Amino acid sequence: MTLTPAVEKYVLHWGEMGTRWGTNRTVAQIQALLYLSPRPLRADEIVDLLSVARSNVSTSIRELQSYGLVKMTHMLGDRRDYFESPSDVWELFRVIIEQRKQRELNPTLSMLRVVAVEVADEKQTDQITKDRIKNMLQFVETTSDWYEKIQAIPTSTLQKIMKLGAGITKFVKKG
Amino acid sequence: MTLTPAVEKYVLHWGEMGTRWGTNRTVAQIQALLYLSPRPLRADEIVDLLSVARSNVSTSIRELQSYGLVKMTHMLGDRRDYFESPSDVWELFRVIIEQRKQRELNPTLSMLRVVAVEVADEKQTDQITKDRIKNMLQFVETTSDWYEKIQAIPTSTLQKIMKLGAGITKFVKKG
DNA sequence: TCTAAATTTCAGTTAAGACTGAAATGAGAG
DNA sequence: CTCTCATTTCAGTCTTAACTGAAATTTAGA
Repeated sequence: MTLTPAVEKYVLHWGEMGTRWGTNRTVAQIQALLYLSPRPLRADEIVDLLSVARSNVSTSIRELQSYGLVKMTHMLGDRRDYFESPSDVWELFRVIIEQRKQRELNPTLSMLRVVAVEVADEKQTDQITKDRIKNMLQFVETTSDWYEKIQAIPTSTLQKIMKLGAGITKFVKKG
Repeated sequence: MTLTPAVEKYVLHWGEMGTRWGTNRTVAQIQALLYLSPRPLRADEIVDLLSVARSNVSTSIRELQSYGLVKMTHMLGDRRDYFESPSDVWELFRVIIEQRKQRELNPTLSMLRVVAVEVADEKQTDQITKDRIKNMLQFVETTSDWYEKIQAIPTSTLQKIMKLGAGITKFVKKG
């Protein structure tokens, strides 16, 4: 069992990108493979197709499951685990947004809240510095709220908004 | 010359996050330092404040300049370079969006376009797989367009849109 | 309960890339 | 032109995290 050239190219590229998306190569490759696969795959099939260690597949799938990007299924009379990915790109998008928020925004938000309080008492710190910390805090708070609200929007509406793009500006007052 | 505790905490955190944001620790620390600094800093000052090698500061600043996140200035009668960061968080946001698109979206878009063509000729590839590649291509194209349009929106309008959050849904037809 | 297949854990290895420091290069003052 | 201060380059070292493979654990059927 091997991948076709086009599918292999997709999977390899996804793996490369994985490192830029905050995960590792194997995790991203498995996600790509399951997304493209017309049927659920077993761990040993993934081992064959990607040429990675069985243990690597195990931990990678665990990571994907924790994100909600992989779910486990079974076949009648077969005790081995089968894995599949959501096939709707918008569902994938939503998961990625959520992960981004958790990994990139939440810790920074906590830090900024603490630092904004602490810096207020520092007499030797320039007012400009204090203002910039406050501005950054407000910005990250706004972005965080926005992420949360976007999460809640149903796919069909989200599609329309994306299509709209800069067109949304016409609903907002200038200035 | 040393950092105050609050500023140090900010800078160290930013450095940690840098790795999750697709850059390295030193680059992110320097960006944080320059953002918080009430005046432009010299490379040797950055070396002292962050305790990193002079050469590391040099290459990191080059990277930040290439993103447009740092600009060079000079003082009268002083031949050394001084560096400063934009102080407007929305300007920083815009740069980050652009970088994200270039690093995360553009290469994938190229790959998907190639793969979508190649897979069409593969008789042994399941139709489901072909459809999923096409769906992903469309999704990334939509996202890429959206990024470009967002870039062009002026800060004040962008602020209002973010504040609106999920409120934008009311301008879009249900279904 | 026992056995064999399947999965997970974990210690050690490997790989990728960030960082240092010495040497080379560049740039302004005299 | 030359000297000195400033910056950059680059080869080697160090750090971090991914990955492997053997051992341990879990699971389901007999």
